[in-house]
Amino acid sequence: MSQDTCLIQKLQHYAPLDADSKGKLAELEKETRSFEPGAVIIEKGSRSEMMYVVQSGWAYHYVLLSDGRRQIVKIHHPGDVIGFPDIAYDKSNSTLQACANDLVLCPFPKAEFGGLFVRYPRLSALLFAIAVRDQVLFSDLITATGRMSARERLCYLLLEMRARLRITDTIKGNSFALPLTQTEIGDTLGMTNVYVSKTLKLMEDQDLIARSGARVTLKDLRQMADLCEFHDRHETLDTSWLPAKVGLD
Amino acid sequence: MSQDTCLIQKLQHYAPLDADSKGKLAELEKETRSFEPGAVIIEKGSRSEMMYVVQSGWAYHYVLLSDGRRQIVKIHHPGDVIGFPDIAYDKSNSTLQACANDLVLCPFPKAEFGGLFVRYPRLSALLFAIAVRDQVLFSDLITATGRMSARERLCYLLLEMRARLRITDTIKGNSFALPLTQTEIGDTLGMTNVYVSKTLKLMEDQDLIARSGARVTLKDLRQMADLCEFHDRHETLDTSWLPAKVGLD
DNA sequence: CGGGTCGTTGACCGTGATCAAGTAACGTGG
DNA sequence: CCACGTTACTTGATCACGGTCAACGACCCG
Repeated sequence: MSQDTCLIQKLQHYAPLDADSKGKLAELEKETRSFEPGAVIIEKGSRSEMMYVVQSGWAYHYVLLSDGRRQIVKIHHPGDVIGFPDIAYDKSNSTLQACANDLVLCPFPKAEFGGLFVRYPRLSALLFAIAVRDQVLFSDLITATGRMSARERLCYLLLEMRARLRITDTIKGNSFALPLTQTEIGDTLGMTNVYVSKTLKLMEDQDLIARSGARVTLKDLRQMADLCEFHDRHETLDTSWLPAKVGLD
Repeated sequence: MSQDTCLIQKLQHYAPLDADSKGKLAELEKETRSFEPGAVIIEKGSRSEMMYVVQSGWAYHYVLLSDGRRQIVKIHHPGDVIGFPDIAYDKSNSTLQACANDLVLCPFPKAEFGGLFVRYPRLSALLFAIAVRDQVLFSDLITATGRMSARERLCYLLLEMRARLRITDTIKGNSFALPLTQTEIGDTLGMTNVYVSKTLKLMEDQDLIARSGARVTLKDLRQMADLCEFHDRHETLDTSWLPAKVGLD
């Protein structure tokens, strides 16, 4: 095993992995497929037989209502596993699309994931923890879209992305590239591209953030966090309940 | 084992369970605790060491913002497992409260849940499926709060509850008791109690629903489902990827 | 150069929030 | 049995946040 992949790096941030588990994870990532910016990878309603690990680039899942309204339900970064929600259904519940940069995914079949539970109880419990961590992230987003103002929502989104990126990337300072259009940001937070633009402008005027091109700088983390009562869900996970690392044999 | 509990009944709706797994599940439900209407069971920020199975009654998780705004993030019914989102953190991320009826829960420690992964790979994969099914439900709610009108949101909530209750209860016709105040409904859907009242009135005038006391009747399922592009997430789950039922030994 | 997408800005509008008053149902204690 | 306080729900008047529509500029790529 040359060096650790994003996924292994991310999981090890929460709990140590033995060589056997790492080997298994590396196996999931052995095949790669590339997609160009904006490519549709999974069509909503298609048979969901594969899962993916994100190797590089960003992607998102969205749902389209019949009159064109769109809701982005999940944004994926390198090291994320794509396909948890679809694993429980035989057809995809949402469309998966690449963001504004090139995307490399590692596909593997659902059944291989099921096999993990037999031989790698500790690893599968850790993946379970990741899955329920995502539930908490969903709750946060529901709280944002359900109860927060436009400015609070944008603070939330930016802080959440920063927290997420810090686990794998080493973000220099408080600045990072945001390969999302304002329409995509709006579709994530339940607002229009126009109001995203106006609110970002306002936040810039208030010295909360700075922008240059696709790059954002969070200039006042403290105040932003206060505004949306932000909690970092990525820094630590409780793994004390995981079973010991022995599996079969 | 006299007769199946709600949880076993719910899980068996998706995949057959062997006697050994059923025994283990029954063990999780051996202890019971009762709560009166409105009782707070888990305070946000308290140490999260226990999980619960709902035996009877309803409960919900909510998050309170500092200025009093509230978002209900999850409503639990009999047969639900409470505590998945908290399993990944050592402190609870939300407050758990009983609804307007008596509530009976079966508490069990987190660590016992971790143990499932070692001896019951198939059962733990099934619980994994339930956890990711919840992710899909969260996505649906995000789509509702982010992109839908008040009337569409209420259609969604009522249809979702009906779909959920049908798995365990046998709902007679399309009518069921809704032990939630309009404030609670609003806090679930990101709207005010006042507008919930006005919108329900409107839906009654349009012959979509009928109300008497805490009981609702869905009078035009077809039209309601069209309005919010509803998908039943409870009727079936894909369990084809689960590992075979053998575990250790 | 032309066409595309993306972001910005302004004028106007509408859904749903806010505020407030009133009704109904309930349990409590006199 | 009735006064009461409380909570839930209803209804109306008003307001504001954010949506809609539209025009324009910046940038990119062919």
